[in-house]
Amino acid sequence: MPGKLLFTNWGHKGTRTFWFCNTFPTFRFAGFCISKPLSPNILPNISTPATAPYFAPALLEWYPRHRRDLPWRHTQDPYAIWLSEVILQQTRVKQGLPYYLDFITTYPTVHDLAAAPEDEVLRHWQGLGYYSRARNMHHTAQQVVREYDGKFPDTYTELLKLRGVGQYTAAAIASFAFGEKVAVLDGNVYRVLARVFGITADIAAPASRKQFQTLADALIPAAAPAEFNQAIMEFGAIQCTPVKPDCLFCPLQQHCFAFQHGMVQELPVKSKAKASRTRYFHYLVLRHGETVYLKKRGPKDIWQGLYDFALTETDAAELPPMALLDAVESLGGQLATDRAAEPVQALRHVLSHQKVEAKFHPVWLRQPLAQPALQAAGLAAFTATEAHDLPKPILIANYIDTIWK
DNA sequence: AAATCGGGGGA
DNA sequence: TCCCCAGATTT
Repeated sequence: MPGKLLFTNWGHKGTRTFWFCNTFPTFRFAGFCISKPLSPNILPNISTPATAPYFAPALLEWYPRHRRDLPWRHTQDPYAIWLSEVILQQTRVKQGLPYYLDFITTYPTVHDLAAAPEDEVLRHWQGLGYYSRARNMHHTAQQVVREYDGKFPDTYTELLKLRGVGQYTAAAIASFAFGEKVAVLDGNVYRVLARVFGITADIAAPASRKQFQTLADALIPAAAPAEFNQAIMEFGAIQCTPVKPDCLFCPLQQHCFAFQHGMVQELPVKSKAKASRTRYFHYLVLRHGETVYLKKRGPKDIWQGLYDFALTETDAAELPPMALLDAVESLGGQLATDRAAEPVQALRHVLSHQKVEAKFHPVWLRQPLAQPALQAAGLAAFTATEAHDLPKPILIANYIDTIWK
């Protein structure tokens, strides 16, 4: 928010005004910063950026001294690299690392993963989000076993054909496992390139990709494509971070457009996502004895393939009177009379694109539900242990923890 | 080109 | 509490 920063005029030197920037200590050593973004017309022509010759050498010198020791950096196995890259899509290393260790231990080869049931794979993925990644990964494992004799394709173009493998992941595997010279483009790369080269294209717009790809392709050295790709992403993750980047000790400080023009806070340019909608979920937690009734979620909605309870969704927070009783009745269920009513629990769950306000209504049944009614409703009976082993959204897993400890 | 698809971390 | 992060697929 350039307009809200606190600036003090620090004096003049030649024709340039120097400023003291009170909110960003980094800039006290920079000499100056400016109070509003520069107009794009002063941006350098990125087809021949003066910084280019310095870029790869600086990163390749920085990388071995700063890189984190991560398990997937000790292997050339395309399966392990693919696994790590799929897990790290939209996911930070800190969150993804335990999942990677679990998956590579549980499924040491692509054959092990291909042979596993989908529910089991999803259960291992539970809590990592974007569950289509796990379903696509499972599908691709089976495809690699069946159609590629268990060996991953070894070129960018062939890798791109695998389900769940897009341009980023194909470039990562092709370079890391096979040394192909193809530049990766992830959020870190966008940020580093936008700042160093002063690119103002909106990184959220698909049309901007071409500009960044052209630049990255021009910068990647033929002698060390894998190291360059690793280095630029690690540099973005550790040094050129989204907030409070470590410009003071940055090896590219003298060559960085954003730093030299006080635009580190304004780059990269990224349009904001639209506001998310609110949904109201009313869960019937149907139980009888040791049995709990769960439903596998279908396609065209969040949490596909995961399990939750019988669900009534409404447009507003309030539930029509008798709606839940009607739902129980339609399942042929009768309420038990020998149990005290349990409190309704309300939990809020925020996703990137929608907010779920869930209410959990515990219902103890007098008798088990009949099979035809269950089948019609898509419900199935499970023991507590079985329920624990099924893949569930974190919202549901958290709720179950509260009722079973 | 825009919408969809989770969850966690930090100020 | 609000704000940040981010790749592939579907529409």
